[in-house]
Amino acid sequence: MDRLKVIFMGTPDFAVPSLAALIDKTDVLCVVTQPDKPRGRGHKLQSPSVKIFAEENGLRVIQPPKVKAPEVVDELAALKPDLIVVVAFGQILPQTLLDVPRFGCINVHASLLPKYRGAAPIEWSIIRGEKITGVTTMQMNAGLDTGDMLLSSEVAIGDEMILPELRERLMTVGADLLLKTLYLLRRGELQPVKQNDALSTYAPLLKKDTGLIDWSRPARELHNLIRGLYGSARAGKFKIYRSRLVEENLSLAAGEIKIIGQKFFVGTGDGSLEILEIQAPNSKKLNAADFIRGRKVGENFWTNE
RNA sequence: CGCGGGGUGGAGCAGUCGGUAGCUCGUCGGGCUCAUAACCCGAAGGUCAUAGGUUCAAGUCCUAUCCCCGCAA
Repeated sequence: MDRLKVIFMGTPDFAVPSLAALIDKTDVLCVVTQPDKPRGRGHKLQSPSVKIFAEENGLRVIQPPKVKAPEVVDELAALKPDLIVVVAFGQILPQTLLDVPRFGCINVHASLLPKYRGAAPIEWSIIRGEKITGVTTMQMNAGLDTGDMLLSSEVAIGDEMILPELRERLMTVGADLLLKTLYLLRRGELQPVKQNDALSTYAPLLKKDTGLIDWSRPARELHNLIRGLYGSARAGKFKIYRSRLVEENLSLAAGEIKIIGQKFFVGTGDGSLEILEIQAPNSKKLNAADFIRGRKVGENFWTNE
């Protein structure tokens, strides 16, 4: 069999393993990714991970601000792809583009659909305390992650698993599942399954205040929030990266801090948390022992400084 | 030319109006204690990012360079 002719669309790190897999098993005609944007310190333009990887592999890259623009659709159609694969691309594809490839468009989504449709499924699955998540491939339609499901693969979320770990795992699993999906596609053995909309949930884009820590919430809930955001959870001016649930009863009021030896404990609405990694403004992330050293951690800590 | 913080013994920090460096922890040695998230005694360890400059004298002021980091996107 001839190799499939594929157009790949994706942007961040998460999409790279899938692209790598496609390079290995198909003919990648072109890679579509988001435009470079001025990020980071200073002013500097920063290229998406997918662009960097694609160029390293000698692939043609285009970065349309809007793929839905007719001229972009025409340009892609002219390549006569058999399939378009979309992984964390960040733009909505118009129906005119979905109709271009003879096998349509396949998306790799980091959740077990129909749960956690949307932009931030990995984060939300941890924040919500899920024990199991996974990756699903689907035949894209015009809706937001509403296409028919093709294959899925489960991944367990450990109690202490943090966002980067889960993301890493899912991107690898996603790439494998993509290849499996293409294999069955070629053999005509895929059996698309409609999503049960009644069971669907959404994983909306994370907002600024999603990570605000309210110490009156239960320790378990805060722990999940901290794990799921890894760095975007904030208490006062501090970012909290890692925590641990404390079994013993330390009798701390919500937000009250207790330093024992080199350990950093905080009370919550229900139970206590040990802070393992924390970051002060203008400073880098530190483990609790380093953080406490040379710093007065005491009364009104969260609100002062 | 987006805004801002910082580079001081292994780690995290302090160092006021310039006068040759200090704290906490760690490390090593010794001691005390039924015990400890405890304590006591002692020791090692710093060209204060780099290069110039001002000065009787600079970590501390000036200039340039390198590196790191936070915010905002």
